[in-house]
Amino acid sequence: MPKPVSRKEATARNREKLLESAAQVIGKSGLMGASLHEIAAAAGLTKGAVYSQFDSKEDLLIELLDRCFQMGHAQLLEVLSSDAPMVERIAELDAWHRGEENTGRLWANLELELSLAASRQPKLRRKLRSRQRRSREYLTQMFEKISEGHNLTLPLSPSEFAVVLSALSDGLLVHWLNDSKAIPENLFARFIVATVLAVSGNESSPP
Amino acid sequence: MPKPVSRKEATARNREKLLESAAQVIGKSGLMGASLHEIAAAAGLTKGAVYSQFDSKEDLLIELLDRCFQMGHAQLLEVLSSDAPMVERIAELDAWHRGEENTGRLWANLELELSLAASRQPKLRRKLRSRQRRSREYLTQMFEKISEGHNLTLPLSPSEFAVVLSALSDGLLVHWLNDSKAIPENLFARFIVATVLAVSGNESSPP
DNA sequence: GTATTAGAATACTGATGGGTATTTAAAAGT
DNA sequence: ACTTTTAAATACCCATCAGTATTCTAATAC
Repeated sequence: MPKPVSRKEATARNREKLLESAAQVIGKSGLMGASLHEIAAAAGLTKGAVYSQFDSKEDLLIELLDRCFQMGHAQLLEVLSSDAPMVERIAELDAWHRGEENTGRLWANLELELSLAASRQPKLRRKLRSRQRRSREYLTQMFEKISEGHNLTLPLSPSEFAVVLSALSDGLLVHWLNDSKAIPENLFARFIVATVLAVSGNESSPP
Repeated sequence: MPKPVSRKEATARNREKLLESAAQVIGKSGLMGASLHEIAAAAGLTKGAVYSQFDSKEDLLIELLDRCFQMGHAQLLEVLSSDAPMVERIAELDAWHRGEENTGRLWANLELELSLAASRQPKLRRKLRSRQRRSREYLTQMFEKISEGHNLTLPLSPSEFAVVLSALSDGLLVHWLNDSKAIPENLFARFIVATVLAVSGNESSPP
């Protein structure tokens, strides 16, 4: 691979590396437990690099949160925009988090850690709110489509279902984090099938 | 009120005060953000009192977690053991967390904070696991009763419903913490009605 | 080729916080 | 009354960490 020559490329790469290792380290050691030294070291750099790229630790966190939830949102979009059997797509989404004990656990931890931190840091909070609202918005639209398409009155309004689903997803993460055996395989997907899709008619092609 | 005279009473009171203020301070400032000094000061005591009552900060946390989830469990029991209309009981449970911005928010924060900390501290983790399992156990029994009593096949097994409910409860907390307006009033209760009780026949007396 | 400059390393500071050692004070035991 | 015991206060220690000031280095500009 061509090593970066230009200065711009190099600094951009460093910024990237810092954000990545921040995600790693925070996922492992927690938000307050992760020192800038540790983060920088994990990226093969020093604290100097951090302060050359970000104004403060909080600034780093804000950008990290942005990316973290952006990724979640992107996954959601992928699911919603696909024409493939919804059930399978959701199962995929569900399975992603448990990716081989490493990535999944780290991201789950990171997401919760950031959520919690946001409840105390106004800047983070605003970012988080807008991201989550956008995700719920998309979910709402999906449920609207479903309910309109089938001319059904769902037991909860589309926007309410959106809240329930995103909350359930996060809640399962919390529990899974400390007791992964307690969450049955594919529970999230099967729950959706049972409550939403079942009501609105089975979308998967019959055998 | 009769001031405590005996030494035993006095120390017991202090221990109590420390645990209470720990809940307060941690709910406000976060787990790592809450110093022992701050906690002790909030109880009108000093760090010396803390180390006289607990071996370490972690020990204090373990006992706090124990009480925190014990309280949750007690509430759950109260709901389950009551013969009153289930729906109303659940609504009460749902409403408790939002008690006037103060208590509710603090306890929600504390619960999540402890969950997250548990994912990194084995001792805490064990405690948390056993408590949560017990709660799920009770929920499972409730669903078993419902499904047996009505001779219905629920879309998910009783134990799966138990997981979904406790996860949803926690997930709603996470979202509510950062965007309280986004969680519609009584959503939790209405969700249960829509998915579980509706299926198993309306338990509230008809008008 | 030299000067400039910006990104990153190094060295340092100040404050904080968990934990410990020591002291104080007062209740309990005799 | 006195001694003993123990909870809690005080004072101290040391490690850590965010943030800063300075130095170094190498790519860009001239």
